[in-house]
Amino acid sequence: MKERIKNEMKHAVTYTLKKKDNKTKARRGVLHTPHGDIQTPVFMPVGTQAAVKAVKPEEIKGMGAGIILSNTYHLYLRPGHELIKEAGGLHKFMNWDGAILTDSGGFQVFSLGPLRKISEEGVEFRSHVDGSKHMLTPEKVMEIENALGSDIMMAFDECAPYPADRTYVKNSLERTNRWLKRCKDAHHNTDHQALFGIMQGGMYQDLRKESADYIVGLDLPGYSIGGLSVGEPKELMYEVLDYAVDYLPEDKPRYLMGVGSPDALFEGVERGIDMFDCVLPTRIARNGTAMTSTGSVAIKNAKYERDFSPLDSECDCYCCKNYSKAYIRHMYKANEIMSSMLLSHHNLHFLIKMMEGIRTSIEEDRFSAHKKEFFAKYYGK
RNA sequence: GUGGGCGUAGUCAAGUGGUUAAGACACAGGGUUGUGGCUCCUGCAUGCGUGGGUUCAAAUCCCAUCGUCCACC
Repeated sequence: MKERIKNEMKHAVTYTLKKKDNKTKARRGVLHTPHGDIQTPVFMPVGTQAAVKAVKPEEIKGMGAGIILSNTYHLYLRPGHELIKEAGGLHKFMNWDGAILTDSGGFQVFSLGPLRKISEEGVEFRSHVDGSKHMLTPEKVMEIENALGSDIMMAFDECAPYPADRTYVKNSLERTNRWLKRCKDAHHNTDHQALFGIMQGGMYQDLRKESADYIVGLDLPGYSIGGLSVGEPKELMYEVLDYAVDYLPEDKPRYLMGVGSPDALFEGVERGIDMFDCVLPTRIARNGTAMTSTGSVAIKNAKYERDFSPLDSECDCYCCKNYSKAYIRHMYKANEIMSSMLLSHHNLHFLIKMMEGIRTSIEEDRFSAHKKEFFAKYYGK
């Protein structure tokens, strides 16, 4: 408790570890943010452009989600962070009173590869919207995230590609470390916004250690593991997680960036991860796939043409309570936005409830058994 | 009845003598992991209304026939 009070005075976001699983590294905790407490492990829906695509904030709230993600790079380009500040901050602008985590644009350094140039100073981007040139530096990113007013601000990093050779990854992570220090120095709103550091290091154990030692040394309110889920085999990602999590302190939240398939969420939790985000549930929803307790359902498949049952007989979401597979299929085939709305709603609900189940299983010391049961049903193994 | 046009995949069609018949939509699968995505990838006519013929070679030329549309009686 003493530690908690000390932390609260120091950081806008703090973490309370409530329980550790008796067999695995899974842990149950609470993330205290200026916009509410978040039960962990947690899955955070992604709303890149200040909107979780096809889903209204009140729906997300209704599912029990307390925190969503948004993106610095996108909001800086459009509509501009000054405009959002003028609107009263991102929470007010998008009508979301829960917590918000903003990604820094570090992932866009990776995903917009051909459109950017990296230097010690920062990254020069060519806007994917209109081709205009922009320079993002750690200081600029802090200015933007401060203007947005997110609860958790991710540091500006480089998410290195996979595969990447050792020398590249080492240089990259050391530059990312220097950028992190600059982020910390440029961040002046520490009592309202928490800056999280990002561990890089690719698939190299010693580099993961080097990265972790540095970022942990800066005593930040939370740490994330970046540079994973960038195309490497899942087994390799789990292998990295096996050791990477151990390099992070127990009293701070650990966030695995960009991971969201049901199996990876379980594997991440098992290795001690507290926070996840991913576009997967909303993206595959828009492309016609649902996550259900018995596996994924590609709604466009002909076998659902006359299937008047809900997506998931065990699901109590708005979509499953009111609509059939046949209807959703028809909406999808007819290019009606309704299919994106219903499937996105369902998928987010599914993952959020799945995380709820994971949390309960940790509390009751039956995480491993729960994982086994879930996999047997979901993947048929 | 006479004259003319047209018949190529489920649909709309390119192709007018020369290797395995464009393309689009539809249809059928698959992908998607800190969102450059109502998207991307793959498959889908052993056959060109039908039957003959000419030719080394025919969706393409000729004859017949069926269907269809238009014009005129």
